[in-house]
Amino acid sequence: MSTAAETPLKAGKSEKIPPRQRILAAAGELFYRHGIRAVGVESIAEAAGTNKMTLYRHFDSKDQLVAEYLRQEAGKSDAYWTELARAHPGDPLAQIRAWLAGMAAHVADCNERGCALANAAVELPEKDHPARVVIEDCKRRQRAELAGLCGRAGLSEPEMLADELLLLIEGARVTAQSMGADGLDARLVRMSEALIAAHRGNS
Amino acid sequence: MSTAAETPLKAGKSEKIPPRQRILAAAGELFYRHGIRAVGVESIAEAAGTNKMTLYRHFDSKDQLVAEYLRQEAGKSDAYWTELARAHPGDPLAQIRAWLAGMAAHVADCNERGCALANAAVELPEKDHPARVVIEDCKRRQRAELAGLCGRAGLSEPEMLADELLLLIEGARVTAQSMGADGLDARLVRMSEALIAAHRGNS
DNA sequence: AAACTATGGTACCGATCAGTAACGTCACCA
DNA sequence: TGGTGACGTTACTGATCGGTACCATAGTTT
Repeated sequence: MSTAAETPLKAGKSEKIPPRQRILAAAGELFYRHGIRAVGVESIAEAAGTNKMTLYRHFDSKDQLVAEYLRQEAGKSDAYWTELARAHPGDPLAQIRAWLAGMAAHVADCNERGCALANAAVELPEKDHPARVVIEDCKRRQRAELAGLCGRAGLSEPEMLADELLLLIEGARVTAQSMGADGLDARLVRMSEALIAAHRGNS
Repeated sequence: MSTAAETPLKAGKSEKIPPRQRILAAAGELFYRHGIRAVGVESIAEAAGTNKMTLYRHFDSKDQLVAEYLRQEAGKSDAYWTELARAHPGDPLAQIRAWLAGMAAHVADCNERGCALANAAVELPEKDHPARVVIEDCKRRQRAELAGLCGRAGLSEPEMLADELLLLIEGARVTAQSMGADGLDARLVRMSEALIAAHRGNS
């Protein structure tokens, strides 16, 4: 009944989110949940509490908005890595394990729909799409990050192990979209522990 | 210049492909290459050398055509499994290895775009879409098939190993779409061999 | 007060989407 | 020979797509 907009509290200036951020947040939600091609710019603007014109004042095209959305997701991923590093300083193995646990939880979460970047790669095969460079970049950075951690953890063949873990996670995230995720997370941690153990003692 | 349609050869009856098959073949090509949502029914009909009306005489809707396309892909997958069984009769381990080699080759092939079923699951999140039951069914069947082979091969924890291999392959197929496939196939066979070896001697 | 900027609102553009109506044609079969 | 059903062709529907023109308004700056 009473409109919340009637209480600007006079302080002003700080609690109003600029439209660009609202649009990006709405786009993130809708693109991730329903797929990029399934969401029109109109519905994004509406979900952001604005309109198409304002959207196009901040983004050149839908493709550019998609690219920006993926840059945002890549940023979240990077932030997660640094958060892990801060939570387990000087303990690369603990960082790896925490990452794996986080990914397993992600896989088990029914509201999640896998990796936004990987999904976008599936949905946008055109190799000149502005999104593709973002995707490839982020994936490569993650691989280097994980391989670095494996190396610093003293595990043998760190790049090989990083690939094994990444493929396992990526496979689990996409499989959860096809078959559901019942028990997949538990199997996932067992598998990754086995992989880590295999890279521990021997060459 | 000369139209090939002018030589019915009088024998008739055998070399003309009925429109339903042509449509399904064209849909398979276009859906897989460009994505399901990116392809319109008009272009499918055109690629099949027919028109939209004939398409809708054979398929109730685009969604039903998509489901039929995925049934077709699931059938190809099943046929591949039986072919492997015929090529290596009574040798389940050889069947597993041949399957892995085939998947690795698939991953390395730049013209391929991963698993059609998994891609469809990414592209069609609506859980009441007629395609989803096809996808889940096929994935489950494959899992049971591979687990059965692992068991008959005398490998320990056959279901666990089957999951490991499936996740690895699925992850590779989707990663190849994000990062390319350079050297991924070789790493893939090494990893799967290591996994198989780990399930050989001990419990 | 005047001017400028950012935003919102509405209406529109051409193109394409999934799906349908109506008609013509051809082959095959009784 | 006449009929029947599958196929091809054209044109159409209403909806939605990405993207834009135009104008009104609010807030800030000078």
